[in-house]
Amino acid sequence: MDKLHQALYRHFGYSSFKKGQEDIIKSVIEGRDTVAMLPTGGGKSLCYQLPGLLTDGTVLIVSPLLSLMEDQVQQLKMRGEKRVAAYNSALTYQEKEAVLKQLHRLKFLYISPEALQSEQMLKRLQAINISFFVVDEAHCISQWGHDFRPDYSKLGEIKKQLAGPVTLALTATATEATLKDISRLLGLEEARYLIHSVDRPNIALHIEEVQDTAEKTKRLTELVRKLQGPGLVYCPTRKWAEELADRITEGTRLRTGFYHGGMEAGDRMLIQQQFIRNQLDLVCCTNAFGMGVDKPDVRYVIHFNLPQTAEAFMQEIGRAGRDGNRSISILLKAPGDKEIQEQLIQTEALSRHDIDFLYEKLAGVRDERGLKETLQQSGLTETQARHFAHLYVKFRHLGNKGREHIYQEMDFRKQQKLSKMEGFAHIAANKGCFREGLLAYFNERRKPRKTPCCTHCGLHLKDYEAKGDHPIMNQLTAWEEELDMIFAVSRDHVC
DNA sequence: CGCCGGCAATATAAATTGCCGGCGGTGCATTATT
Repeated sequence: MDKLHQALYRHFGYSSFKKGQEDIIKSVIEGRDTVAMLPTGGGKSLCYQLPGLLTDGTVLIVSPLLSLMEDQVQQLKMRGEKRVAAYNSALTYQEKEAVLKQLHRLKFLYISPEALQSEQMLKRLQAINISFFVVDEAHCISQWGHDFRPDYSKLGEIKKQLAGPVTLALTATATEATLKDISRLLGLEEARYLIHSVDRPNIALHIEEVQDTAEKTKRLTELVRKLQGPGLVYCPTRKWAEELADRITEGTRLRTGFYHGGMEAGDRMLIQQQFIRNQLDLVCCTNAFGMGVDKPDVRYVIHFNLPQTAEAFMQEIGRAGRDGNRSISILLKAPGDKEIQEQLIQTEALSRHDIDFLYEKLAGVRDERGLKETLQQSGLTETQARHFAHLYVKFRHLGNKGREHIYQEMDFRKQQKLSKMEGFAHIAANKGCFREGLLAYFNERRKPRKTPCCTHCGLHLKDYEAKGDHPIMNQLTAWEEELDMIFAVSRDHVC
């Protein structure tokens, strides 16, 4: 047994690596910047945790969600690793101070891209030894960094200011263009790429076309009644998520919840926990649901509408069948599906006219606060204001030329989003193999045909139907899981 | 674009119709005021 395997066994109790893990770990230990793609549930956190334990210094991990950081900190603590903390707005002033004081003693520090912008934090980080700079869910850099969460696009600058530690970008879903974007924004010119297929062969891909929304709703109820759960239904809006959950509750005996970003944090947590513990058969949700939901036995994912991109689609169906067992993705299509998505994209982008108007209002405004206030008073959405502010700060020193840059950048982002959306619509409309189309989008050639593959290659929905009274089965499972959890906890305490 | 809530008009009193305007997804972080 080599050193790495010994360490794996000693620290984590595993005797072998999952596919792809070892190459990633070796790469970062050798000091190479690495961009890695591992399938959902492929054990990404181990890829920086093990090297972290074998190297002096602190691992800095950028994470997109507070709840994700919380989970990771808990898990490490359960394993007996005390030198771990998260730094974000969920902390009180005192807690933040405590983390800053202890920084040099930490093995793992989880942080949001926003919190990483803090001067104070940056200064403290510059004073300690950082072993690895890790960006978890790195597709967020490309997906959110340009407009929604611009601090994601500043990570490259932060990395530079930290004297360029060895960097690891981890994701499960990215096209070649997205990987390039990640490298560019993080400044990883010499990076090694360790890419795993996005394909999930145990998830069958089904598409159904119906006439209109009414028929869709009816069909959805039929499907969830028959299918073996638990399952997820991705909905286009918050309202639809709630509405469909109501309809399903009325029309079936299934225990149904809904989940979206407009809910209280406590309610969101509750639904997620109930789903994980099999106290719910299905959840109707928006794209807010999923990141960090580590449930192995999701049997189906239904899309009530076209998702905005093929990447989003892969991410969302990827929440099914993590246990490797037979699962299904069902896409419900109807004419006019694109309109909601298209409009979301259209209304978010600012026109030349809007930008000129903002420039007029901003004449004479000097400081950061004035900028924010002015934008707030201009009737922009929060996202629009942030996107514009980001570009304005970046280009304002160029005067009128800077304004041209902003026109172009706004338009470019809009066009890119529209074309990604069209791209997926096109793949879904194709009469050939759906999987082949999807994989081609990710620059992959489809592997030898496995049945069942997709609607166009032949598949039987009957194979995915529930047998018997599964709600009772689920309660039993919940019981067993709870027992398992109790044992897992006590085991960890002993070790 | 398509949907929904709010409001006025209708036509005669409780409820429908129709028009207008706004909104729609993703999450960090809120350091200033009742």
